[in-house]
Amino acid sequence: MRKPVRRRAAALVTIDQVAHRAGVSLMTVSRVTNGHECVRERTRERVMRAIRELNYKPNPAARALAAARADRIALLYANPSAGYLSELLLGTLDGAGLTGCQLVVQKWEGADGGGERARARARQLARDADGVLLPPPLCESQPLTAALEGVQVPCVAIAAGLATPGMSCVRIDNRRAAHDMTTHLIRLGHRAMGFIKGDPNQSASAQRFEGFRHALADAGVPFNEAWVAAGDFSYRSGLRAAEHLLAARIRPTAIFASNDDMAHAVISVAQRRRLSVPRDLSVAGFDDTLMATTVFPELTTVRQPIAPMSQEAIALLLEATRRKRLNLDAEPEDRLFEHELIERDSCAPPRGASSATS
Amino acid sequence: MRKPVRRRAAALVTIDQVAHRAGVSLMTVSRVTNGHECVRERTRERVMRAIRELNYKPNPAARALAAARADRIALLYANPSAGYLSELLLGTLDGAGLTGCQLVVQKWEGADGGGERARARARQLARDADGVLLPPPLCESQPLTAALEGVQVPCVAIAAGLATPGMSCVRIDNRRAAHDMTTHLIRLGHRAMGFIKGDPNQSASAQRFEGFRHALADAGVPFNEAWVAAGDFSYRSGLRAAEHLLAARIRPTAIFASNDDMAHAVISVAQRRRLSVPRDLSVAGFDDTLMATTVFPELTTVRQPIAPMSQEAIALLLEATRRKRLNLDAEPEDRLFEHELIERDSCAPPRGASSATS
DNA sequence: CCAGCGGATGATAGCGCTACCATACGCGAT
DNA sequence: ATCGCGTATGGTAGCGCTATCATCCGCTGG
Repeated sequence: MRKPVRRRAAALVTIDQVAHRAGVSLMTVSRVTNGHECVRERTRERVMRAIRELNYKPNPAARALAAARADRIALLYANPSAGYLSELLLGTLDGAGLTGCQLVVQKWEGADGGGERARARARQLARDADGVLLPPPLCESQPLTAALEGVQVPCVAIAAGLATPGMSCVRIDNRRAAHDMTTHLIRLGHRAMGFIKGDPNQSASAQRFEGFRHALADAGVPFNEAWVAAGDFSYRSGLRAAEHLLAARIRPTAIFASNDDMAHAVISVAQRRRLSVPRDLSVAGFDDTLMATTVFPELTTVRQPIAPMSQEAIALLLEATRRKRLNLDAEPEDRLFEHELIERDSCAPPRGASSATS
Repeated sequence: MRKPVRRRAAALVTIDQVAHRAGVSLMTVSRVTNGHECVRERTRERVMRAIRELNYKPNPAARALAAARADRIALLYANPSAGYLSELLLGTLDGAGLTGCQLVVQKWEGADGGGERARARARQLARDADGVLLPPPLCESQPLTAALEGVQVPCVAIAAGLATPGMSCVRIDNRRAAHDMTTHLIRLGHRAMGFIKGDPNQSASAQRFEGFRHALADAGVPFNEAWVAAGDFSYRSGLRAAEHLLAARIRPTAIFASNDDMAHAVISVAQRRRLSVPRDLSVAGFDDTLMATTVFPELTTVRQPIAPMSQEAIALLLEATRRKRLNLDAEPEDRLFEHELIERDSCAPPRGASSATS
């Protein structure tokens, strides 16, 4: 006969400890952590309290083993600015690590391939992952969302401009963020302000432009159509837009670009024209990607808290997949996060103006 | 009494099937897959064959559960070009997914913080991860490698210029790659060729420059010191270098930049000077990051197979951690991968030259 | 010839959790 | 009262693997 052996240092809290503390069986605890329904409200609360008190975290490996299934979520991307993609990757990776789920990253190309191809890909995706994270511009691609809906994969849109109907969404208030940045520029003393729009197919673009216009109106600063240029979030489009803006008869003293890539382009063009940033021209961006601190001067921009947003998106997705497994229907959520104005070196009061700080 | 219940569809190959086929106990199989030493060579081979024949893949969840430890590897980065970082992230994520290990990504800043701070961070890192992946420029940062050595964490350098002594390394032959690209440009008919160097602190820079010079020499094309500009892999440095090169009395007809970021900068400067790429100036990059296809015209560049390289690096790291656990010493490996010349639109024969294709 | 030893292999008990079934407990219908 | 039925909870057998110990075997030295 052999005496039993403890294999673990028992450092971690396990499900039976929680069960014991809550005075229930470990199955009940399992049901609670998995969101099963057949648990009385009072019991559930007792268990939840025990979980909190012991700071219990289910062991993902054990879960995966017992349930023969790991939580796998896919992050789709398309046509990304490298800066934005790495930001997103970093954020979701973090969030995935925290929840112990696995992240599968895939490029999604060919919303053009016709509905059939999209549907085939979506079917494959449904096999590979339990849920899908959709950053822009994918969250607003009709063929994709339709195909995904077709195969019943839960989705969460991340950083969309507006909540997509029928899909959970994690985002900031783009309109207000643009409003804040514009107001900041006005406070610095700017009156002649240029704006570069984003991709017209993304709702965030319109939101940001609206925020800009309203801030102008709110401050009584005249709006000049000639100082608005079209763009599509790409560096290249920013180049064109900046040339257009800086060739105007009366040049704006500040340019607010709808993302960092285009702001970068503005700086390039300005420097080529021997304009000093920020002395002769202030430049503001949006997103606070890695690039914002790579360029010189470093970009004043709006920061989206991508990491917390990703975490929330993942949590939402996990919740949705769970509900789906139990055949409960989930109604979409729309979570708003706070943006942050990051002041760096690319913005200053206009030449000869005394800054009018409030 | 209750009759036993099969819980799994038994779709996957498990360790006992392998054991049965090899005619050994499942423990022996486990020993083989974990690289333990006390297995006779003949037995090991029998087991390996069974593994191959059944295409057995150990279940990472079960492993993690039984061994009370998941394979966690850290990817450190610093001061990255966004393009390069996302490329790396995508590659390692892929590799990690394949081996079922977890990826922890951390920014490493402050090799400047003095040795003590670095050592403290390294200690923390040793707790968080079993091994560390070191992309450039970190793999050549003395304080870091020393600190890591101090806490005995296995490391693998990825995409370094030269093998770091005492550390495994996965890379391409930078010298040969640069040689190939230069030869390609010469074949197109270029004789006046500019070069932008990379960060002098990274061995890849010297390698690439050497490849450039030797290709010139091999083809009997004269080397002109005036057409070489310093850079540090950043877009900004590329801008400066390009201005310098394009302001020369006799302009080069082609510029080979040591990475894509700087090549991008060359294109920007060229366009600002009303030079058409590739008609008036050919531009070549290195790395084939996302950016290469984002700019216009798309970049002719050298592709490092980052994804396979990352996989190999992870495999090497996992092997090293295993050996470390068993107190075996591992000798560093140096794995070379094949690069690939990617021809896109930024290079063409020089004006008025009849291309001399071999 | 046998004790003693070390290397190779096997048997078994977990690892922490969930799937599956069993059980307990109302509560309205008969 | 009895039965049936549905809801809340418990018991237990795995999930696929590794740690630990037991066993077996061939060899050396006394």
